[in-house]
Amino acid sequence: MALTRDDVVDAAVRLLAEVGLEGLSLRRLARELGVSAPTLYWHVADKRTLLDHVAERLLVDQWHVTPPAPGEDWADWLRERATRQYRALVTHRDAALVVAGNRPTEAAMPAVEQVLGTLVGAGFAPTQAFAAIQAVGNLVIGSALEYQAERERDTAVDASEGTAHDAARFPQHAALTAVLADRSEHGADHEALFRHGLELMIAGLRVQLGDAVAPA
Amino acid sequence: MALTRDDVVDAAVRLLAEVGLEGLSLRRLARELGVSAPTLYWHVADKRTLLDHVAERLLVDQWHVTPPAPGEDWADWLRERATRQYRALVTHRDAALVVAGNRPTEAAMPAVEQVLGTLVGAGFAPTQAFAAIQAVGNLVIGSALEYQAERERDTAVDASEGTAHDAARFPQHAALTAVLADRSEHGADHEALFRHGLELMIAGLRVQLGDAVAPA
DNA sequence: GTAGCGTCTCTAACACCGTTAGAGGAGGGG
DNA sequence: CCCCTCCTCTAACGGTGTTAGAGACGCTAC
Repeated sequence: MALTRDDVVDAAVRLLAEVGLEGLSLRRLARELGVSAPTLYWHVADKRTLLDHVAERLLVDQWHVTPPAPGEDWADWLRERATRQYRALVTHRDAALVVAGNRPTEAAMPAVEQVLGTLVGAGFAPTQAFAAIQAVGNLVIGSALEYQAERERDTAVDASEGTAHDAARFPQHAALTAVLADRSEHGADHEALFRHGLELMIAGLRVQLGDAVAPA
Repeated sequence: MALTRDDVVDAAVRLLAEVGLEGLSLRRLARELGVSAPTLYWHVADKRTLLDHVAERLLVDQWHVTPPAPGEDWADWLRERATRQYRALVTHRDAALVVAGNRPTEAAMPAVEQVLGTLVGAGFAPTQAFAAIQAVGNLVIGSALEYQAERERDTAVDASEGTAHDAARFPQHAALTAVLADRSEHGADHEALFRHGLELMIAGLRVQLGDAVAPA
């Protein structure tokens, strides 16, 4: 059976996980497929558009449009969606970089529509809902990107000097590291950090909606 | 006079503005400086570290540590800082990409310390302050990145088909575009969009501070 | 049966990339 | 005068994305 574009994209995703974005070359990909490099150009216009397809593949799970359960709080629903999206990025190597450079495709439309509708249904003005989606999306990609960049840096530098800074010059840092000391290793809870930011944003959305600041 | 590393970084910044990250090659940079390509390796270890220096140069204006004016609200101060940072990224071509892949340098420490101190002074716990900085930073870079990616896409695709979607299938979008119609062109107010997200986050911080200070 | 055609893959090559090896000129200090 | 350090050079290596163009396979039509 002849090669399919889906085969190419699949292999690209696998190879991306294995060697990262830097190591993902068309020649290497072709070798993986047992094919010569120019052959790929029959299936794909361009490396860039190949990466667009890869990005789409990485996010495709997110596009099962799942409306909120009846009676479910819009905030809970939104938090769940955003967290899923974050996880999808973070669990695939260099996914944030690939997705960031991506042209959005038609396929994402129903998902956006779904979120838009839910927020409007919750009482937001359409422009507010739109801005909220954008804001949450930007937070997600920024967080994922920063985490993955840091992760890659660490594996690259490996034995860098410890972060022994001058406690006198940077007292706030000193206080912080004391508090952070009893957490696990480097950037242990990147997801917790992301969720903290997400929580701030959701709280802001609640305020915007005019909800009583609920919990007491 | 012999070439300096600062000369190289300067030229790299200029060239980046001119041809973008894709077009920024060492050979091209060397030509710009009237020098052969391997010469650059005497001044700079690596292309990657060159980009680190470029990133630092791009952000250096942000590191004038300006404490809040006496009586100034911490939120106003924070908003101002974040907006400045966003502008610094957005006004330099591909700056978000360069900065995102960057190793943070020692030089950024005093600025972080300043923000940390201000937030703690306003009543946040150190870990809250830390998470807040991270969250705002991620929002800034995510927003800048997305905007610049979109901008580059537009110049690349130029005459794409209009966004004439099926209003029946996507009613929320239809309502939105109707509202958005009387704004100026494509992504007119990216900064307003960013500030909307920032405002949400600051509102969330306010809520958090209320909880922390006066747990009802 | 064979001519044609679309589908898929190939080899060869182009222009460019980051990077290394190693030679050499220019200037100052002993 | 010699040496040494700064700074720049040419030559080259192995890689990259991408194009040109030839050719093999299978189907369909005459």
